[in-house]
Amino acid sequence: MFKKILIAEDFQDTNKGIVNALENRMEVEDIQEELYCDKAFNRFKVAFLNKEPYDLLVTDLSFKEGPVARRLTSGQALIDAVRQVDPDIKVIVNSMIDDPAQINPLFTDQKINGYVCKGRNGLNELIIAIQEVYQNRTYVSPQINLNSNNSVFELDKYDLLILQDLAEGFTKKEISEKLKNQNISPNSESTIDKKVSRLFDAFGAKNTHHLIAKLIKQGRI
Amino acid sequence: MFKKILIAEDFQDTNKGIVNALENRMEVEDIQEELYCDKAFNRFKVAFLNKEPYDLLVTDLSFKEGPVARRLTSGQALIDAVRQVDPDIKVIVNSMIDDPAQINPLFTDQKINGYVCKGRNGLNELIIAIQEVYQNRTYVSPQINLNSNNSVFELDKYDLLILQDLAEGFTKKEISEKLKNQNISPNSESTIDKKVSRLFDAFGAKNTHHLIAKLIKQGRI
DNA sequence: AAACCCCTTACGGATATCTGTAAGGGGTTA
DNA sequence: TAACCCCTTACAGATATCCGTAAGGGGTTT
Repeated sequence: MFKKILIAEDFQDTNKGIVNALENRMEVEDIQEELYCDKAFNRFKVAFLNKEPYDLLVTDLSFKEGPVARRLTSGQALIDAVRQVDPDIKVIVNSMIDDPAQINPLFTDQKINGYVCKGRNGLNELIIAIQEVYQNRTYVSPQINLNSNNSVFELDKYDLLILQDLAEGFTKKEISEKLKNQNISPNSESTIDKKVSRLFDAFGAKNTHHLIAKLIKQGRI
Repeated sequence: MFKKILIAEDFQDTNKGIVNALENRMEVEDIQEELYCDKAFNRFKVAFLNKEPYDLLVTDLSFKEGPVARRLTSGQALIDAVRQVDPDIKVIVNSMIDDPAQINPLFTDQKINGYVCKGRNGLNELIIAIQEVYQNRTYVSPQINLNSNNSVFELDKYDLLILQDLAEGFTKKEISEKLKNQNISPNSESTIDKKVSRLFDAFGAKNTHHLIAKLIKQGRI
């Protein structure tokens, strides 16, 4: 079994619940917990440099902002940072998100080894996921249907980026600027226009208000 | 200290974290946990009828849908149901919501005794909240500013009429026409402009997208 | 009655949106 | 290589928005 596991989870109650369960129900020598991505990364890096690396990272995706600004503010950022140091570390994501369009890129882009969806069986699933990943298999919570192209229009990461900014009141011109600053492409106002128009068709929306309203009500933004 | 506490929380990891902490750090004889609102209510009701009532309910607000349809699907519904049976039971809400506009009604309408916002100190706060509520005081997580100027801006019927139409993709010109057809006054496009601009200020929105998004997320449309 | 406030409305200008057309690049196919 | 498709981008025109100014009406205050 894994010898050293690092837990990154910002909710104290959840964090304790995970640590307790792993301590009581698994044979792991060393389980460490952190409430901030930055702190988790530091702990991971120190251990790696001391040649006592962690075998497994279990991380949430969304982290509340703390009182001081942080460099790493999301599970995705943490995973990227960790992988740069140690490409071989195993990663399991433990999050409440259940949208395949958001989970899929974690596997394809970030090469995570397991995804556990928080819920009424989340802790049991996490234990199973750890065992599976230890056997070099991947694990995904059964309620997630990753290959569900079931006619529902899939919003990809890029769509979500734009939609979330629109919902926060940015204009398309501003979004275009933001994308350019972040070196994300495509980034022209014209392309954003086109993307959104395509979403109008896909969701039967008359204009931006309508589209944003529909998607929020569907819980997709 | 409270003798019997009931926990309603649907995420298994969080649920276990809370129960473990209360068992280890408080002197409570009987702590019971449930993952569904309905089950929590049943357990509460049976205990009440057996004259061994719970002293305190600790509940989340949002619950995932399960495989079978349930009668009670939210913390709010659970609180209402519980209060109908036993108006005196103490209630503490433990949720990730941090919007005063959503938390205020819990105190004013549902007469809860404490509100703990999940976060990096959530478990410690919950312990304090339980102690405070036991002393017949109320508790609110310090990061929540209930009397911040968002003193629950009231949307009147006319505001809602306009906002709902905007959320359904009507333009202000169309809304003006609709109002005229229904002999509702005022109905000029200019007045609708003014009303909505006033709502921008009230809710700190940059434009219509932003306003609609905020209000839907707050559950006000 | 005059002064005042608030609401409604019209209007105009600066921006933003929505939509269509067209040009160019990259990749695939024939 | 040519034909083709898809994506990105620029551009332009019609609408829609956002916001300020100003005029008029109704009610209240002085």
